[in-house]
Amino acid sequence: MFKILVVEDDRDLNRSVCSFLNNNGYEAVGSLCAEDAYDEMYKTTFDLIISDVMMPNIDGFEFAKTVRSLNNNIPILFVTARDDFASKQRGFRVGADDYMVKPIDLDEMFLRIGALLRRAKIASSRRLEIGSFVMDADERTATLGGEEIALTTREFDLLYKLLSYPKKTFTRTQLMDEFWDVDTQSGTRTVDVYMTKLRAKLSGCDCFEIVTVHGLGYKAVLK
Amino acid sequence: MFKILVVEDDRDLNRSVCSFLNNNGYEAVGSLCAEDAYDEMYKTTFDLIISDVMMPNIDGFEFAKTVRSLNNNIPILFVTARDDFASKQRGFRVGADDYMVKPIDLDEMFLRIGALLRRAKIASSRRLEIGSFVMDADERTATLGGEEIALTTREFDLLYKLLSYPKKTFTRTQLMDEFWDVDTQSGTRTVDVYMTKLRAKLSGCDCFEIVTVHGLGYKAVLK
DNA sequence: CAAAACTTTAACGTTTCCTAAAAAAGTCGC
DNA sequence: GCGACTTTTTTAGGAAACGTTAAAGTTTTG
Repeated sequence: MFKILVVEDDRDLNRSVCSFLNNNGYEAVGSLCAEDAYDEMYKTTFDLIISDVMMPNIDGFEFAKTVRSLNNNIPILFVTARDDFASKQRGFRVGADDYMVKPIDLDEMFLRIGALLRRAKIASSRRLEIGSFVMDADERTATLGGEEIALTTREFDLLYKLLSYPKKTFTRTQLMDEFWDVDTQSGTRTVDVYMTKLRAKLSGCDCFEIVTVHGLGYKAVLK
Repeated sequence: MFKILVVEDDRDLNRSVCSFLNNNGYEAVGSLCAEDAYDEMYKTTFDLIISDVMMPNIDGFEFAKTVRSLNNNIPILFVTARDDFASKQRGFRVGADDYMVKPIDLDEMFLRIGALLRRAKIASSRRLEIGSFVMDADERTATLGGEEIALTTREFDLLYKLLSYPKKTFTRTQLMDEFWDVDTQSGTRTVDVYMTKLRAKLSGCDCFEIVTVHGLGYKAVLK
């Protein structure tokens, strides 16, 4: 689930954007001003920020500038009522990734969010298709040529992660940090057992392969 | 200098976009159809693609799809006369990063190109390219002309370090301090063994060379 | 509450990798 | 050109990492 921070001082617009996003597979949190947004960001790590430009006290430009100084990577989508060049120019200069003019077309915003997340190397699709192998994160199902392959939660999470970033190597610790309780006592070798199980269950799949990176961890390689 | 490929069948628009970009710090090449674009891409590596959607024979969607299957990273900016949702949706689905509706505001296009390049650069910052030799720190892979060269973790780390600072000499101690445990018992001669192995594995690569600095250590020299 | 499903540990065999050592080749100063 | 020193290459034993299995522990389900 991808977390989106919506910074917009217009209560109604804020609410409608958030509920739209929440109804479309994202987890949106609204802030009415930059100060609140900072607080939210302190509590949670967001995957994307949608920010109004004109806001009381700290405007969108200042807000984005501060965010950028802390996180160079998070995508920022500006929303503004003004359609003047100078404003856009300033927006992009402080590190915006996209810029939409009010009135907002929510469907288009949805598409742009998808593109931004993809570009930020955060897979935004809830569905994964590799040849005849399909994984659906909402249904939590995996099928190979139409036949369902039963995967446990752990197995599913691990495989989905690996396949979301093909060829990228993950250490056992990285994987456990993401899918196990923070205070788990389990040893990292547990991951190995899952890799064995996954390889066994996917022995009939020749679209990809789970490859061991000796001394580091595992990765999925498509072929 | 960033290279931009402009795919647009309207001769006048193509020319005006290209000359605008060329006057603004980019190196733009125009193609009048997808077929020509493929040829251009075969000759040159581009940093960004601007593509019209409606074109004779192969349309922008098909073109983008093919490009994406070959290069998952290059930013694609779609330009279209149609401002309907279905069209935008299709554009983003085939992997577009941004979408502009004609008539094009060249100044805004300039800003959007800047944002796309900035983001693409962030996303690919853990990559090293020396001629036909490519190292990817995320994938932990090294390829020479597309062929993968299997490197162990140590080998990879050492080579990546050397190539990150070409011509800079590293002493054995410097290298061991960085990649070996602080309390390792291994002798510094061990590094020599790795240099031998690396030279053997990279014997087919004439883009660079691992040079011994007698009495000091090693360095990578590009050629 | 018992059975089933899932998770984890532990053990052992296998593979891969690392590095000391030693010999061969190269470099440097005289 | 010679001796002293450094570097290259090869080898082989040992260490570390990995794969697999079975069984114990845990949670979920009926």
